Amino acid sequence: MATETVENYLKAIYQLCRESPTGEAGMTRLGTIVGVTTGTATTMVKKLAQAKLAKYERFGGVTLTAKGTRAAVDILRRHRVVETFLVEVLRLDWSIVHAEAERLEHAISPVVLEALDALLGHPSVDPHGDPIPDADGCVREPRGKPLSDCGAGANVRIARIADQDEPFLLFVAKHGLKPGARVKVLAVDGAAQSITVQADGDAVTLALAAAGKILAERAPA
Amino acid sequence: MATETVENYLKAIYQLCRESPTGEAGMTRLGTIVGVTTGTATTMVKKLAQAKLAKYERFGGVTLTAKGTRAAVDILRRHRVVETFLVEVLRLDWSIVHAEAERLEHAISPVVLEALDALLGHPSVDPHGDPIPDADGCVREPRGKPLSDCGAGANVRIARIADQDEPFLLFVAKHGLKPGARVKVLAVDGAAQSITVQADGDAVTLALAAAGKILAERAPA
DNA sequence: CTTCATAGTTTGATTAGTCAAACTTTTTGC
DNA sequence: GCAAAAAGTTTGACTAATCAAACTATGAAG
Repeated sequence: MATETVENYLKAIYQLCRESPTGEAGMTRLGTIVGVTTGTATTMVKKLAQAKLAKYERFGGVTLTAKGTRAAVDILRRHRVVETFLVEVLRLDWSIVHAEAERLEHAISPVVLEALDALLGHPSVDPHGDPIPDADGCVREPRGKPLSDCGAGANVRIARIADQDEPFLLFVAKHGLKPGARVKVLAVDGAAQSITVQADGDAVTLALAAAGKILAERAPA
Repeated sequence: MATETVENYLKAIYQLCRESPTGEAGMTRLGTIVGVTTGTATTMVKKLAQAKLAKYERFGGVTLTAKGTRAAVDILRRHRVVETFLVEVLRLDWSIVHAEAERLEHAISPVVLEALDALLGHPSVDPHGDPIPDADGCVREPRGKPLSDCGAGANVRIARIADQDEPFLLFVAKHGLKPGARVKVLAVDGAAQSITVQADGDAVTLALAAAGKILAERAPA
């Protein structure tokens, strides 16, 4: 298996490619996520390319090969199963489990992973609403559109929080905007770039940029 | 916190010192346990001594300082809580959990550790009967004498299996010699260096050396 | 089109951990 | 009490991962 370091690079490249419009990851952002300098990221990416885990061209960004993608999805699966376990079984706070899972994901063997998955009843999403890849490496990319795109008066259900930042998650939890919560959009203020929504009784106003990290779907009957 | 490598050395030194009559660990055995050459063990032990985790004198073996002992006991606690979790909650086989815990013990944060410990009801021994150090670092060294020292006719209860070797554990489990099992010593053959015991109905004969790894205590009424 | 900020690359040095192999000390068997 | 075996030490070299800093390419704005 790849080293812990390599696993972290693969995961970061995977997620950067998902977000990027060109489908390629840049060295500076990659370095920031992994926690190294840009130069180190370049060096490492060259090694990943040699190991056929990534495709890289000088000044041309990096993408994953099929092999690299498979490895990255595997890590994502471990990460998200662990997060679900930490919340559902150990009852740890939703907002801190990301950091914990970050350390554990590299130490989980296949047999432990499958045992955890079975214990949890083969969940399809983690506590943040992120999809858990299945054992074959298939990821069912989740539905839902940014809360910031929902007009005033819309009744929606929160599907996913696409940000792992701890203070943001604490804010979100505090106002009852966790995945599964029903929310009504009270107002959208274009000038102020803000949106006001109501969940657990209390109304809350947040920036459209922040609301963009909250994915919602039409509320079920 | 110490690196994973340092943690492994500390744990190995701790256990070697426990076993050794002189209370000191030798480099060759240490290297074997950690999985490095003797020379590497020497080099590393010198670094541990510089970090005030160990006491070392040229050709004089190594022991842990108070700080090193505390760290080692901490790791032992993580290891044994994880093992217990793997058996009690994930229902993994008793004989394989040691290797799994070996990888996980380095990735368990204090908050996860305490959550696991609480989930398990603060157990005092792990599935092998080894004592789980408490959160303050106290280890209640277990009672029990080697099964090989029990005379013919003795009725005892297995308290602990002091060996993590997987084939041995499989053998032990197969014949119902797990911690907690009641066992009767049928015969001791000094010439053959063997002992015959009966647990789950079937009698089994094993070498005295092997039986020495099985610790027993007087069977309760 | 030039220019400069941004992004990317390269290089030389560093640290942790390791090995093989030459070497030294201690222990043990006679 | 001495020779051989066992245990321990040292050294020089290697790999993985990193950084700082010098350097180069790209692209956007005038």
